Amino acid sequence: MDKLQNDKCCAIMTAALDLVAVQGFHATPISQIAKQAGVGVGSIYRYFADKDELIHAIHERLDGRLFQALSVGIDASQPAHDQFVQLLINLSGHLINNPLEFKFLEQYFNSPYGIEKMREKFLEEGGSSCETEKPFLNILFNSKGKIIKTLPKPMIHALAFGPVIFMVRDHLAGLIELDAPLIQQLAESCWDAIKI
Amino acid sequence: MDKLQNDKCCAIMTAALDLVAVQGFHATPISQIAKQAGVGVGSIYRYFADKDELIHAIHERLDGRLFQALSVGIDASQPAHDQFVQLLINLSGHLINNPLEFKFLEQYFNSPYGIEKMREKFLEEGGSSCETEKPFLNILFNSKGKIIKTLPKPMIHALAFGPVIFMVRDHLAGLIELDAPLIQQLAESCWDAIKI
DNA sequence: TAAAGCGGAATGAACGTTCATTCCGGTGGG
DNA sequence: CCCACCGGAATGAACGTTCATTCCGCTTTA
Repeated sequence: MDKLQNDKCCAIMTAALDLVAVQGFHATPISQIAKQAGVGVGSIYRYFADKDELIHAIHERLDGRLFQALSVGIDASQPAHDQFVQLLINLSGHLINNPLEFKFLEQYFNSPYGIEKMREKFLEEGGSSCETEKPFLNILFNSKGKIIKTLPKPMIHALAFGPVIFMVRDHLAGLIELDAPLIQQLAESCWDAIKI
Repeated sequence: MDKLQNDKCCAIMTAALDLVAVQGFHATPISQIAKQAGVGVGSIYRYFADKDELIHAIHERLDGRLFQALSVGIDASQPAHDQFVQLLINLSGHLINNPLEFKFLEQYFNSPYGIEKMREKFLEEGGSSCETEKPFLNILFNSKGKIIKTLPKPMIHALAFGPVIFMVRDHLAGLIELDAPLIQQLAESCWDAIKI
């Protein structure tokens, strides 16, 4: 389904994103998506084979946007530390500014839908082809001197991204106000975890 | 429902845990739970008002077990660093040895069921009454000298637990083999993130 | 230019399935 | 014999999906 240029298709995906992010996959009937999108139920099946395909298409879209957002302002000529901090700032900023996308992605990866996708991404292309991971890995593994601990990639990944995901979740739950200085401190702390 | 002493009640909860952890809440019919537990469908409604109550009861049980597992071998007279490392070892060990419990809890907290529970716990009792958080906070905030960064509690929480949760997930997905030495390194890295 | 015709997009009522919940006939211990 | 408990068929609501029908904009024709 590459009909992203289509207005109606776009409206369906947007409506589904909004509703699913709040209610969850199974609690969001097709009929409700249709109503919110301002289309007939049947029209949804003109663009997507079934509900699953709709969900996957939304994920694909969000993944692309996330990848773009992460790349902003990252300059390969700068020190790895600076690039890393900028990356985490981009990540937390994007997720906070697009809470529905965050909630959707969280649900997606904690469901049978996403688990398999994740496996594929990690295992197939040499263990590091997850789109949202690419720039990050380049930053840390392409630098000349040894500046980060010698640990398996998934562990670096967990140390760098895990806390950010947690903090964004807390922020969206209203448990803490995650502002710029705090994000900066968060990024520096994650750096402390992986630097030698 | 405090009928944990009841055999049949226990069988129902265990069966539900196993199935829900693998299939998800909505993909697990009551009828299947009944079959696996070796009881009739109607009997489930003798012990639990509805499906939701069953889910919540299971969560309650797992929460208690987790709390117990975290406390093992933690000695308040030892240095904060050692207590902290032990705590993370306990946490990762428990989750890895009880993958179904981990999967259940992950689903629980990423669903409308758990979100509200989490809010309650954090906000009601002065912001730190989450059972699984109690021993941890004591370790870090009750020590005499300043040994960890001055950061909001949720952030310390995220830096300490976020990576562990991520790693356990990767381990259970088969992306990495999380053995004792690796867990040790993980714990030390988390310590690096929060220590001054 | 106006009217008629055409084709694909859109629609939503209807269908079959699945599920949580109820209910009642059976059963075993006292 | 009685009663408290149990099981699983019965129930009705809700869902995803389908498809006969409608709608609409464009083309063709007079």
